[in-house]
Amino acid sequence: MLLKECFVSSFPDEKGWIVDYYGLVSLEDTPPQEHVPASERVLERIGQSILTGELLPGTRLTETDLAQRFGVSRAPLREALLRLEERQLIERVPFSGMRVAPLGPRTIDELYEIREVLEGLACRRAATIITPEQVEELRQLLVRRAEALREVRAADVRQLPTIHDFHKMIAAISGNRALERLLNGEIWNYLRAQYRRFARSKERVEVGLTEHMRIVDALAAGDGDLAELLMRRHVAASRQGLIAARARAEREGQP
Amino acid sequence: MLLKECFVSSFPDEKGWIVDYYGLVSLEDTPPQEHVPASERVLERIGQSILTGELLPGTRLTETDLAQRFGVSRAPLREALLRLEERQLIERVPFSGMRVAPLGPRTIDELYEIREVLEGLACRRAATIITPEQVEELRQLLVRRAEALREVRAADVRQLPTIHDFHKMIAAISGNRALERLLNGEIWNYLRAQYRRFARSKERVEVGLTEHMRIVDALAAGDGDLAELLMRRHVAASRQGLIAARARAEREGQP
DNA sequence: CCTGATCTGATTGTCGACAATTACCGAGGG
DNA sequence: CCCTCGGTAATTGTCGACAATCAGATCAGG
Repeated sequence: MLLKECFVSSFPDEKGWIVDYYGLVSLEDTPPQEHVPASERVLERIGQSILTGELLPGTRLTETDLAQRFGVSRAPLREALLRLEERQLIERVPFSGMRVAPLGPRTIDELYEIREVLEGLACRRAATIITPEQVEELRQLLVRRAEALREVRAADVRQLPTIHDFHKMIAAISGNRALERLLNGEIWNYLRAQYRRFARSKERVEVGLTEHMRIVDALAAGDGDLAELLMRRHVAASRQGLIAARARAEREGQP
Repeated sequence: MLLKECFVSSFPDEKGWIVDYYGLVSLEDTPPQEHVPASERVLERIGQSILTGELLPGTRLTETDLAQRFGVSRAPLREALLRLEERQLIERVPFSGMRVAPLGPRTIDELYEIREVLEGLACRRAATIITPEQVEELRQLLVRRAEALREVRAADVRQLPTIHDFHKMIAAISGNRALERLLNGEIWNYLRAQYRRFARSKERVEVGLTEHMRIVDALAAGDGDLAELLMRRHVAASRQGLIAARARAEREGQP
């Protein structure tokens, strides 16, 4: 969807900067919200823009400019950028400003490797303490997912929301709150967004769904080792898919 | 050293706040430094204070007050606090201000569990790509450590710096930069500082040293599985030590 | 004496302006 | 023609003040 336009309309310049986010990032469309601080609204907006690909990796961000666009002062905007920097969605280039963190094949691979062990850990833990109600809840999630999948045409499969909920719920069930926080970190959403844009196909989503079911079965059986193994394979499969798709896109779409 | 004074001089009030950081946090003692931004200096200073225990978990932090203490305006100070919040060293209590993140036994346990798999992963990776030079470097590190340990009296063992370097180097060798960044996150230093203050004994440090040697042996042999296993055990042993010591301190020292 | 509303003080959120520093660009020299 | 050296504009870092919000205290009423 956005992918092609983005790649066509915004080229990195000779130094790797992408400058024309103009027109993508715009004023808040929810201006008269209740009392959420402006900094939070801006944070949310920019974060979303990065996740959805509105703001491409490599895009340069300047405080003054963004502040004007959002109609806020630089203080809250700065706060948002700082937070995003700490979350590794934005990176500071010394003496050059900030840019949306470039997420190249290597970083993607590294992140997936980490996610593999973390989600594996969550699964192993969850298996030992999951309740029947929680198992049922996970199953419901997958049923709804299957229904949504049946109704969607192959071309529209990218529109489907990610199955964020599933992983999120397992992290919560694991009972390790620090782990849950870590797995809810925005960097993983960034990764998921990349996956969705590049690598998602209807077949892969269907295969993924059965993988999810197997995982729930293992959890229900209280088999931590199996649950961990299956989850790790599941994550590894996504990794392979994304890496391959990225490499393909790299070859075809861009120099 | 500081431990006792802290516990004696600053009690949590009825709401769990500790208010008297007064006298501990003070002006920068490195004022005429080169051109590092004030925000960075403040960040460094507060971060250190938290790690060393100068600022105890639960201590309330107010922007105005800290700004005056450091002789800077609220802007750079705010930046520092925001960063620390994103790094989970400080937490925001809605409508109540900020406080140094309380690191209770449960959180400690959770963090160790995560560190176990992450450091295990780093070891597994490192074993496959480590060079002889790097092996030698690690060995040197341990030799120096052993020397330092021999010269120190049991009572002073807490003064010994943590063996941060060792773990850091393995993370670097692993070649996974995202993992390296994650393992260099300040939260782990926080954990280490806690360990050092509560649980460190000369025996434990000695045992830890031999554990480290075994890990290097496994790395040198290119045995990723063994290296991972040994590292996980090593981390688990620290975990046990800290949990036990914390529980003991909890029982004796505080209500 | 306890409960609830109002007021006050304290603290955070936001703003515009200024200072400091750096990158970019053009001029001059090799 | 390329390289080096300032000057300039842009951008970030910092400040003090103001506005908005909330916690705690005070006081009236039950």
